[in-house]
Amino acid sequence: MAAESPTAPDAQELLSGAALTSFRLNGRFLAVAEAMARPAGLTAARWQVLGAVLHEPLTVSGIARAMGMTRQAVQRTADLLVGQGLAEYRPNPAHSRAKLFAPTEEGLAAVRGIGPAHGEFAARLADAMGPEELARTVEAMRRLADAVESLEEPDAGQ
Amino acid sequence: MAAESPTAPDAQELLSGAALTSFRLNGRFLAVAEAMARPAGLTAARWQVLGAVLHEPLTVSGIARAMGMTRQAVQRTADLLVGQGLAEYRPNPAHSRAKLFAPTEEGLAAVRGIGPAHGEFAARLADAMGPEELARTVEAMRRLADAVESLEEPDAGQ
DNA sequence: GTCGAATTGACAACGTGTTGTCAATGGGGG
DNA sequence: CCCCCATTGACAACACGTTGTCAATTCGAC
Repeated sequence: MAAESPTAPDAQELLSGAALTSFRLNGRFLAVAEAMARPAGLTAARWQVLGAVLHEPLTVSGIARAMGMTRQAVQRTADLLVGQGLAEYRPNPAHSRAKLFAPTEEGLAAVRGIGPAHGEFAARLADAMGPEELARTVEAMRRLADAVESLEEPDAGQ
Repeated sequence: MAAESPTAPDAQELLSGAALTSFRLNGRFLAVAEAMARPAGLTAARWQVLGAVLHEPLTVSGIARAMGMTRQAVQRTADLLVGQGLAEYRPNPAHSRAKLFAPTEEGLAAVRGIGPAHGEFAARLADAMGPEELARTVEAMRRLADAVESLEEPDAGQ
């Protein structure tokens, strides 16, 4: 490998590499999550939405804001979970239209059922690349996401 | 579950954080790419596929292998690009069934048209977080993707 | 040379996220 | 008190990636 090559990678190639790597990483995590969720009768997206209300019920719009997604995407997934009997809408004393989304006992059991596989894969990943580097990588990705977010049009999304 | 040291998050939370951050980052890059590609009559996915054959024609299966996607996904995007007149299938002397996918002159012009916006955003991103940290982050993400890939079932995907 | 496995393209079904549009609800300014 | 407007839910259309299945083609073992 060349040391101090005079031709440093230009920003454009850096951005392309970051985006392509992000797409690839997303695909890998999605595949892993899908494989872990399937035995519990869930999908990656439904697991994610259900996981957002494990401790406290939230409105669909609130979940969307917390996850950085559109409320329509969360709405459809939430409706499917209710149809599956894994979650339910509860009346919201503060807003008659925006009901509170909460998991049912069956939904809680489904999420708990993923725990062992989740823990086992997490342990293997931490073993493969080291917990410290894993933590550092997540932190770096968070900074990158923040930077990209701050450069987008202010009214992007929603 | 005993109290954990605040500086030592368990592997399970680390994995969840990594996946959720990856999903968020993917969404941000996708939105940015979509916004840059739209004026050129492209989408993020079509830009990506077209970008894979800028220098040399490849078969659809070959592109899929190079991008880590299923060949069916690439096939549909490629067919759409051909229908748009931005690419074409050329006879493959080495394989009568697996034709060679190549951009048309119009397709090349479309990709070139994205260049300025791409370069401008890349410069702003490099300015926002520093080219060195950006490069380090991409490298860390690549290692994470490699690690996850190596832990998946050997026959996963395809 | 022939047969069987692997590769490849075609087609369909599904889950998901996005944008766009519309009506219902709720809060704040007049 | 009433009206404007942001928030919210509902519904539809679209792009995309995935899995599954099948037929055509290619290549290697025999």
